[in-house]
Amino acid sequence: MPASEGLSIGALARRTGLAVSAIRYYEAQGLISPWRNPGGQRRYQRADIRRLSFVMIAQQFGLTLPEIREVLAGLPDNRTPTPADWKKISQGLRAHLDQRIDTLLRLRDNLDGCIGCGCLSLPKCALYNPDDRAKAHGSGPRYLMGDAPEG
Amino acid sequence: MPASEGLSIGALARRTGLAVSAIRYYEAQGLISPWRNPGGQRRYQRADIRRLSFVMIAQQFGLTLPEIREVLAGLPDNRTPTPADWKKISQGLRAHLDQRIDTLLRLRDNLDGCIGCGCLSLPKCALYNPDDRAKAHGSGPRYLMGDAPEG
DNA sequence: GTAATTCCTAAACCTAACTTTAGCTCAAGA
DNA sequence: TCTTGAGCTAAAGTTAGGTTTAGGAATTAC
Repeated sequence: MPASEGLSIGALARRTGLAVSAIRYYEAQGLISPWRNPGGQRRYQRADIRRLSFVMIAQQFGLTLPEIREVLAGLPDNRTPTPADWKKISQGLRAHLDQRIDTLLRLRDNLDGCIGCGCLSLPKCALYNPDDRAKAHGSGPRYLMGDAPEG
Repeated sequence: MPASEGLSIGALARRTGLAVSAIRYYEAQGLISPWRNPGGQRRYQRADIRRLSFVMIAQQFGLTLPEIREVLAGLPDNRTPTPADWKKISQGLRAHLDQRIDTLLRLRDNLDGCIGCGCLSLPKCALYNPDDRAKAHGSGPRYLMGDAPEG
């Protein structure tokens, strides 16, 4: 057993499948907060395995790290989260997922319209919808189509 | 009217809503190929408006630029694409969209299972599925969970 | 007790998809 | 004609989400 109780970062990495560097990065982003042993090394609780697992799932669902941090803020910080706590924030994830699915379904309908007429007429297409944040990355403002009537 | 026929890059930018810099970038990525006027400036065809619109839509659907280039390769290069040509490649897009939607629906089912038991037990969750490439970016191997049984 | 691991920090590097900047040329209007 | 607005290229900067590297310090294994 280790000098001070708790998991080392390497052990946590093995348990979650994450790289050690990724775990440190998540800490820098405020997603996880280990304590330090007398020698200055990070020590984690067993509950942190679940916490990081949650992070990975949320990422699959397309949430950004800041968004995930928000969701995790719904957990109690004065005690180890219970299954009920996890259930609660997982339901928030579910809502997020539903929204993404709805968006894609709407895009699909719109695309069908475009395919139907063969004209690829943009104003009918989904791009007008400013709520569609399916666009993951890329920096700067890419304001979505003013018009492209093909004159 | 311009010295040599065709749209200037600025005009194309106005018609599509894209930034001039983005259009040049797409050219560097092989998504569009203007010709040059005697002064060395880019000139575009009207059909290029539609081409760029297609690029924007495909991006909304989550395709990367290399993937979009592949799809666009399905257009004829010896003549201006007809509505039928666009329809054909749009249907490829539709298949791609369907796949993304299926993936998310599957994720949702899995999440429901996790919420149901409240345990957030990872092996039951979606992350085991190596086909889920919903994960857009980030470099290097982030091998998805070996195990996290919370022992 | 010492060698081999593991961990630490800070800073640099990576990819995708662009934007910004610098310095210069082309084109269009009065 | 001359000025101003577009355009050109090449290179550097940006964001997200990490990884890699460098140079030490703490732990663990023998």
